[in-house]
Amino acid sequence: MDHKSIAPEKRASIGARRNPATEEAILEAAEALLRESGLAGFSIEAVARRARAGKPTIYRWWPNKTKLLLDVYQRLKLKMEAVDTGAIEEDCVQFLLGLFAYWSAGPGQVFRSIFAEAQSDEASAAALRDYAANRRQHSAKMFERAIARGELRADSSPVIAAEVIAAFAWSRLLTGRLDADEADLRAVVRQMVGGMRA
Amino acid sequence: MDHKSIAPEKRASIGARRNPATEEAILEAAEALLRESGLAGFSIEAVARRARAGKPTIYRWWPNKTKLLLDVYQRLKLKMEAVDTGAIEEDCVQFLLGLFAYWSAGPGQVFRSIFAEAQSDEASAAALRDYAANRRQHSAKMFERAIARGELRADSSPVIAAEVIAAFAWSRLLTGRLDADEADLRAVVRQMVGGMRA
Amino acid sequence: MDHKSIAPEKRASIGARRNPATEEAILEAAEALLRESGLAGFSIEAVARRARAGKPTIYRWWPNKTKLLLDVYQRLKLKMEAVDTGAIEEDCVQFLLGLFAYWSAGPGQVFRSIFAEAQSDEASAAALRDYAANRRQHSAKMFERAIARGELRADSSPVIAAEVIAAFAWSRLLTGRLDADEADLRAVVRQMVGGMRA
Amino acid sequence: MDHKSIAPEKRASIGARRNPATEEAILEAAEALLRESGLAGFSIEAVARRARAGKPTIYRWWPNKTKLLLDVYQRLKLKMEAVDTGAIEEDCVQFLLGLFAYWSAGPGQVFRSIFAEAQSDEASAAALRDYAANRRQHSAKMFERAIARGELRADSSPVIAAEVIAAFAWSRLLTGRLDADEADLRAVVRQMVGGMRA
DNA sequence: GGGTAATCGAGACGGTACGTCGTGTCTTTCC
DNA sequence: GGAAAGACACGACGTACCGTCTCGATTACCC
Repeated sequence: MDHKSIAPEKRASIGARRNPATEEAILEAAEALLRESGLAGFSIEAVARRARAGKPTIYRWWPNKTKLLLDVYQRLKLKMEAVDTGAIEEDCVQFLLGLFAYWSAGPGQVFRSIFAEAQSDEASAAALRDYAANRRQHSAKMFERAIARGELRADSSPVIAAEVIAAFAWSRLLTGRLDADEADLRAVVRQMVGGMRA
Repeated sequence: MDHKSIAPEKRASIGARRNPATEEAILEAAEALLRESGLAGFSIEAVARRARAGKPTIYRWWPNKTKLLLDVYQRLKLKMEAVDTGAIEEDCVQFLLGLFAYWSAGPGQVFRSIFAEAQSDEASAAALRDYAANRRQHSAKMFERAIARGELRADSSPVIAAEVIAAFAWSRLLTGRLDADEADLRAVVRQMVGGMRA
Repeated sequence: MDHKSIAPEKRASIGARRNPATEEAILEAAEALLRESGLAGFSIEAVARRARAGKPTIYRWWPNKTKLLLDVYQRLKLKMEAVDTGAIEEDCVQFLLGLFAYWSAGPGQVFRSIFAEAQSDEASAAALRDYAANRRQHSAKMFERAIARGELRADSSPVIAAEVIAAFAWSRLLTGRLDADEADLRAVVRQMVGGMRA
Repeated sequence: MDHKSIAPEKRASIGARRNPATEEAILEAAEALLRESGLAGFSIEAVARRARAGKPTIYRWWPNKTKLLLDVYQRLKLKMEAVDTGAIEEDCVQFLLGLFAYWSAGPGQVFRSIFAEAQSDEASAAALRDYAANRRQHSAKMFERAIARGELRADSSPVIAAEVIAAFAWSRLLTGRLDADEADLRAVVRQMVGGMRA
């Protein structure tokens, strides 16, 4: 099962410093396991086996499973770009479509695992909170632009809007309902941003 | 609600049928463990120990951890009633305040655990989906009443509104941010329902 | 696996007294299980299943597993007949060949189980000792006849000879080496009885 | 022989190789349990508890209960030396006397357990067969020496003689009759080796 | 001939042990 | 001093039996 794509080459020490190839192999293996079997298949033993690494090597650099999970996610999360179509409703729909497509391709499983972990591990929860706040700031820009061009009311809150749209996306991810078509999303978005219109 | 830490009395078989006292003791123990230490402390062994039950007795009635989890939650959720203040915004705010208070009192930890479990177990995910759809139908009624009395536009969707407000509540629960004050919630609600106003 | 030959008919109570059909079915099932899978497959649960009996019914009549084992053995052990060819060596060879064939057909497994049980249960050990002494007296007759006809020395001991030949047979049974051919046995017998010759 | 009831000190790993202290503690605990309560009290769980070892540690080195049992016995039997009095009959008597005394001191209980185990577990049976064959080769030397010095006939078989004498000893052990006096044993031996005399 | 009493199958119960898996720590050997 | 290797104590997993229990039903016996 997990012998599908084991790192073939064996990496020895490269002296008294961290071997980047090892770090890379470990993160790669961890991500692959998460994508393939989710949090259930994600164990330090399995990662070590697949990355041809020793368990202590993993524990040297990541104090526990959760930290490794978070690092896997860090590597992943810098891809999504905000769109700017000039119309806020269209921006939101494209944002959701892009996000759902991105998640469906694999990273969604990793993100789900972070959520799962965060429910019992406070460090993960804090990391997730930080990340979410950060993303909120980022996608709030979409609404700020719409306010600036007079499409949305000046007294509406970009941050609240960003939170609500993120919450909606998460709820779909976490309940395994990423297969929404554009029309559905458009209906949701229209209702969500309707109250902000100038 | 009196938390005797370990079930003291010993329960024998009451014949060739399920012993309700045993079922009760197991659910009680499971709930207590979840409230106290979350999903991490929730193991079949621990439940058995605390309920003074044999492991096989648990496995006889609950095929896996998740089913037990769901049963614990089912047993819990008989409280929440929809409010009807006559103003949709007020309804939503009271709904969220009530929900957050309810979750904060303990059940939130159980619900979080179900979400965590659902991220790697498809059966749990399906159960969670069913439950969520059910709740959605239920809280959609709040918006239907507002449409009926002409407060909200006739072409707005109660189900979408219910999903969005639930998604928001979940996102706060799952990221450990249930400590919102009324003003914050009111701002969020105003923006969420603004687009539905007649 | 064990549904091979379950007692088909269901036996109800026949009033306030022991049902002989039940006792018979239980002993039958126990023996069959022992023959098929040895002591490992011999569990009260399995016996009850196979005999279509309730566990308490078994425990009512046999205080524990060992007693049931002994009863199974009691039913079995009255079959072997001594041969008399007129030549002691031939008698012994035929005795061993017959015994090995008899054991190989099934009863050997039951006997082995008694030996196993006797190593940790003193009651079984005592029963086994009694039985062995009895058998010794019985097969000593073979040597007495040989002494009587002058084939063996008058000062040789039939009981010792019986013990030695039984010990040899047991050692083969208990180490699973019943597949000896006649020539091998003859060599052993010749050496065993050689010292007794007139 | 000082029986500290539970190994007090905790043993960690000593690197990627077997820890002899752990092995020792496990064998020690296993032996103690066998001596105290026989096969009935001998469970992997109990051994692990007493030796302060993890169950997986035991299973890592001993694939099953039986192998552990055999190793306990191996560790025990470093005493018995073949005697060489120059007379085969005396050799045999001393051999049996020594063996019975040795067994009576404790190891007999262990060996009985091995026999019990071998009656339902084929792996144990095979191990026991191997061990027995080995011992047979070893004690056959006693007879080879006697043949060499012309005391026994050249065409007699040392291996058969070794098997027969071992079988006799086993039968006494397994039926709990180790309390034979020298005269009895001498009578048995005389009859057993009589047929081999030159 | 109706009540009582012991029997029967059935199967749930609290336990103990099984053998496997994963966690996070530890140490040695090689580079 | 980093890295692979893998042993270690621990504890949860899900399963099998143990011996005890309580039921509801089925008779025979006694009054």
